[in-house]
Amino acid sequence: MVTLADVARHAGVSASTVSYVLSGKRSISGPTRERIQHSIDTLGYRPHAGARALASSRTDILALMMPLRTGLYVPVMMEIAMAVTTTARTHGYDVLLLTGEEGPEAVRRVEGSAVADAMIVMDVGLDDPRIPCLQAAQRPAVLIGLPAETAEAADSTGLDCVDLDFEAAGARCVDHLAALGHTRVAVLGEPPAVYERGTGFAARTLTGLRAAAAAHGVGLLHRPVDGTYAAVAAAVTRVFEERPGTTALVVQNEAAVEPLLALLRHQGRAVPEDVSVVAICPDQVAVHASVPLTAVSVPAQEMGRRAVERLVERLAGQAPRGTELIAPRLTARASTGPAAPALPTEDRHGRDGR
Amino acid sequence: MVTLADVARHAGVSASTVSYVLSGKRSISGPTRERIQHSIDTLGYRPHAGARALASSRTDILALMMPLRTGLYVPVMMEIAMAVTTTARTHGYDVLLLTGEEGPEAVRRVEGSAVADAMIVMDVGLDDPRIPCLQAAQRPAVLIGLPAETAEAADSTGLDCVDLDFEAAGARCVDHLAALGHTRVAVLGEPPAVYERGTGFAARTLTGLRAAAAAHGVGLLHRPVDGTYAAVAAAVTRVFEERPGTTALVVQNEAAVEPLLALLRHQGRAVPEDVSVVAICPDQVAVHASVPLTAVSVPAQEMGRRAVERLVERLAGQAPRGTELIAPRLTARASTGPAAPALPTEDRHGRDGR
DNA sequence: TTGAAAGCGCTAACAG
DNA sequence: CTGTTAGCGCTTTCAA
Repeated sequence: MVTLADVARHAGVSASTVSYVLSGKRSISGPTRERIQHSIDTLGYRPHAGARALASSRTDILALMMPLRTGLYVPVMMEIAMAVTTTARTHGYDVLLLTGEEGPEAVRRVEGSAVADAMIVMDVGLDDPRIPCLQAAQRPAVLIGLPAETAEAADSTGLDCVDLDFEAAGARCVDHLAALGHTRVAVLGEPPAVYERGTGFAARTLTGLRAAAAAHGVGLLHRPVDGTYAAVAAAVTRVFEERPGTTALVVQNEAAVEPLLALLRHQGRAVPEDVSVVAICPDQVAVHASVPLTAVSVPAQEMGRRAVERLVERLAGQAPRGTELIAPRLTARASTGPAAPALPTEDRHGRDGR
Repeated sequence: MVTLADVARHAGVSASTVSYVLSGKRSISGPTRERIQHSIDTLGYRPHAGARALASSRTDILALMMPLRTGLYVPVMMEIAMAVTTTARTHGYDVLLLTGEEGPEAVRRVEGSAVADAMIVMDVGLDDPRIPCLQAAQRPAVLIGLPAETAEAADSTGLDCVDLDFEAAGARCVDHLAALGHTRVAVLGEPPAVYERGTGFAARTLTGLRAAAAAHGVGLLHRPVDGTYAAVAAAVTRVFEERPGTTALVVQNEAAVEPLLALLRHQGRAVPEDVSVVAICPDQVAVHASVPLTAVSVPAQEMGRRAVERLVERLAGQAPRGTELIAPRLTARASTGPAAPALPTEDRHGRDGR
């Protein structure tokens, strides 16, 4: 193994000089720096991560706590994880992947054993047992998601948060539909488990949806659904029975998107002529759906990237702690159109829905 | 920060004794060990990862290289990743997540900077640039997947591999269908990009499918498809035009599963009465599909687990290097049945396919 | 602009 | 069964 001492010897300088050309923490004369750089290259030197961590008490590692609980849409998690690792690398950090199963213990381990310089925590619930540990920890942490139902409450926890502004996202959906003349809207939400767990984003979306509905005089129905065909079918059927005049749907449940479109097609309800659909989902899902969906995109990449950037800022100097909400962006595609009266019943079956 | 020296002082012993109760590498008297353990607990001591890595040249970290290339089904990757981290933890290892984008450079970094003790490499292609680095590396590595089209060729690379026996998996599908009397089978495969990249598993599956088809006198058609409704519709339509007598489909493409079922329903082809469907996919996909699918399961968890276990064995002592193929398991569900003659054409549209 | 030297916290001979 | 001690490879004062 090539050590810093080897490089120093090869270049005819002291170890500290080599260390300083690597860190750039003091000025080195041109010739010396070149000679050293040359030695580094020819010897193929790489600093030993452990030794560096011990001497500098920095690991250049970020921990990513990613629980995979029921009802979560895996591809979004993955997209965030990838954005995190990619962004981390551009800042010279590696990413340690921790599953949620270890819970608070993982937080203590990272802290106590100095395994990572900072942590990113995903899927935080209201009464998440990791939160106290995080607050007690010396290392910076940023949550992806809010541990509370409002941004103000989140700020009061003293934690650092990054998330989509789901409240505004919900409002944008209703705004869009109201502008098209829809007055009766149904919401197909996340699976019940997600709401029960107290994961803030679902509740915040609902708040935004309801506020906008009230403002526009729109009637709103909300049904949590599991992402299966059967569950979607049951919910949608019930919605149209209870409110036959429903002309628009908002879906916040990636797994339910395709089942929903298949069902509407099967029922002979054309999208968007008979019913408009707005989704809250990643752009990729919206674009590749069997009907390109008007949607507020969940900016998974941006969330992962921002989380890392904030952590890097905090590690560098005194970045302010607080909650950062990403403004929602609604893109109109083929799934929404002007409100139309409900179809006559006899025309509703056996139609070609494509 | 609490150090080993602090614990030693508190317990009235030397540092090495504390170190040895932690590692268990030499016998300690009952009373002493208890006194030390007590000090550890009351002081809340945790060994410093960096210091330990420096002194022992072991990091207790496994690197996981997980490229996310086009055409890959994300949930499977994620399931493997989770199995890897979970299994790793039970053996005392943490997992460093590396994206494929860094390619061979990441391998060199792990190696040179002693960032991890070993690596797990996913989605390996035939001419993967990481392979030479891996072979040159001093640290053990295991690939999830084969870097070649046959297990023998993979073994000759001197690398350690874990994978599903896709060749046998393909054969099992045809065996099952042949036993039900099907003689004309079509295969909907992975996206073209996957085949072009030389990812071995798709080719190996095809080999197995063809061999079994030849053995049973079954006619086989193979079509790579992208996981979109349009692509699936085009492929299936063509299949039935070219081979009207086709009574069974094999799908090896998770993203195509639901589009396929929706399409068949829409075309009025009942599953399994008119057409049988066998999938090669994770159990979860098969079980939750709108028609529960007869399938050879892709044992994502087992693959991740075995990869870690082999690495741990290799790190411990002299475990043999080689290729480990997991035997496929086919589970019969609701999507396959006896072969039936093709439907009369006039009866094929507007039916309720559910 | 460079060097010398003292650790960082832990492990593992070596000695008793 | 336990203690002493010499590093592991790097960073960072302190001196020049």
